[in-house]
Amino acid sequence: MMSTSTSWADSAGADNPAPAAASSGNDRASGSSSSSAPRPTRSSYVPPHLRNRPPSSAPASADAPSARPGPGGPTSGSRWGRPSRDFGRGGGRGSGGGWNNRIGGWDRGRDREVNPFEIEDDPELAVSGEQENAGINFDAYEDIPVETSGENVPPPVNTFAEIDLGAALNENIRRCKYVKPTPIQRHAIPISLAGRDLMACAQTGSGKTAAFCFPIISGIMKGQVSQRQRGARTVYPLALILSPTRELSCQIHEESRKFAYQTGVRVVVAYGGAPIHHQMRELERGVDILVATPGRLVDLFERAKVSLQMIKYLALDEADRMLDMGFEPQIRKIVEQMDMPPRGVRQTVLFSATFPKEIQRLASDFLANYIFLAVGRVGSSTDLIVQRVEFVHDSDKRSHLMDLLHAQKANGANGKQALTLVFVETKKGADSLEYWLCSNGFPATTIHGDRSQQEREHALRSFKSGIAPILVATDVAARGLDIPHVAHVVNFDIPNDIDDYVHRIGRTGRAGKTGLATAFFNESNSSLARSLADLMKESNQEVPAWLARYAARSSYGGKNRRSGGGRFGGRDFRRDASISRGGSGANGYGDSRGYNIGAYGGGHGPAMTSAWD
DNA sequence: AAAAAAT
Repeated sequence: MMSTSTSWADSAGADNPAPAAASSGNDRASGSSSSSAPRPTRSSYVPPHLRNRPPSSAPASADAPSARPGPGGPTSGSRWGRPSRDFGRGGGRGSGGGWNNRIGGWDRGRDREVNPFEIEDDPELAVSGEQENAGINFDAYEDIPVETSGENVPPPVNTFAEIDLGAALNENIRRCKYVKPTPIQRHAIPISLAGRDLMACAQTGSGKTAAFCFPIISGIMKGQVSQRQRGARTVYPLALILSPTRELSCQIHEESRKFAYQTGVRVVVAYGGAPIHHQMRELERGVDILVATPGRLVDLFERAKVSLQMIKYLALDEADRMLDMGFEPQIRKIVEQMDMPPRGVRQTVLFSATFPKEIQRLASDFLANYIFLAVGRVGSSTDLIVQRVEFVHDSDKRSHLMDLLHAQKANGANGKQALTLVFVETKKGADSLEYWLCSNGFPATTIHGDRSQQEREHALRSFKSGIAPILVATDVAARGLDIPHVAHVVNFDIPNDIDDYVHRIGRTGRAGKTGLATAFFNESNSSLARSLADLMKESNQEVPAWLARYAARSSYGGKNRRSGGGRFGGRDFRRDASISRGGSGANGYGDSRGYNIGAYGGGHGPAMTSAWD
């Protein structure tokens, strides 16, 4: 390899021979070709149908991100470095008084329980973004805007110690190096522990998964151990966590396994595109918490493999996505037409970063006397993300992207390529752009719904590890995925929904780090101009004059208006319903007195009022 | 119109 200042992008032109990384511009090349002779990368492109090969077993090369000093100071360094393991394999699983120690639960399984913290130490096996909280600037929490509404909202806590989560869970919190609860955790955990239903708006990366997992795990530990038959045909999970993509379900599973380690609470994941029989065997070994995508869950239910009769906790991650047009019938079937206990009997929590009013109305069907909670983000929302919008005709997008990718290296990522996530509108467009990037010497890969699950997971791994530092993605990657070190999100095609834009750019600037988001705007996006300009204003971004003109020209209707006003999630639709309709939602609503607007002021000016008709 | 989610 040449000097560290010679990044892969240097070789994208014709002048230099391709350095190692450049020749690994696609999945197949991910490991084996990293030391291949320099040659034009054009020839290294492998068409999609030939890419479905198992990842190479080549050891982590010098390209592995562990060598990366990390521009963000000591906190970012700890992400890549091997975390010091200050706990032993058999770490205490103390069971305090009043705690059901669940002996006799899944004992046999526990003997074999893999230590998820050790797995994560292996960079080859590490899948999820670890130590989500470790790099967060907790000082910024003091200014976080919080909005709650509903009856008798339990007060927030300031420390994990204030909550009786149980010794085993506390130990895992320590292992995760979570020092203090994040804002969403401070508010949502007491609400959940009080048994209340919850609709929560909080940006991903702010500790959302833990916020809904801790109370579930704790509740199961405290609860009665029902005698369940290992190996029985039908299994009866106590908790169900649904998410809209397979990769997100995987990520939630990985994370919740850490939280549940040695608690005796078993977490199993089930999603499509992977062999169902393996998942069924895992279920037969016992399951307390089932993490699933909707389709596979329905399949397992129809095979009488899973019953929801014992469900005490239901969590929907990315809940607004789960309840939008495409998903809603499936979710309704699972929640209302299978054998799950009704709302009010089970406990239901919904989480997302965005919550359009009309979706809130739908969601209230699944909730009983719920609390609405909106928590802003560390570093006041998306201020951490520098948003740029550039006017680019469709025909110029590729060359413009190339310019950005070249410029990226000048941004100086300490000799390591920063990760760039490029969103496009269609699966075909994703394949085609990836092909073009690879053909031009850019090490790219792609993830979308037309690829096999193996290919999808491999693409994600290649991206995370830096083997393919450019990922071309459809909206399958827009939500929830925690990919550390995404420096740049490019909206090559601008999404049609402003909420999708919010989720997409949220893949960068995570955990207190800064990020850059660039969108390619042209006439075909004019319907989004107004909401885009408003969003940028709300997050203190400079709005180009030409975009402001588009915004002024366009009407502000349809689904493109901001769902919440303000800079985060949204606000309780029941407040508006009670004003304009003088009535409550379907199942009781809080009066305005529970409403606490915190530091959240002036978020929506007079112009926003019309969005709340 | 598109993406996602079961086989």
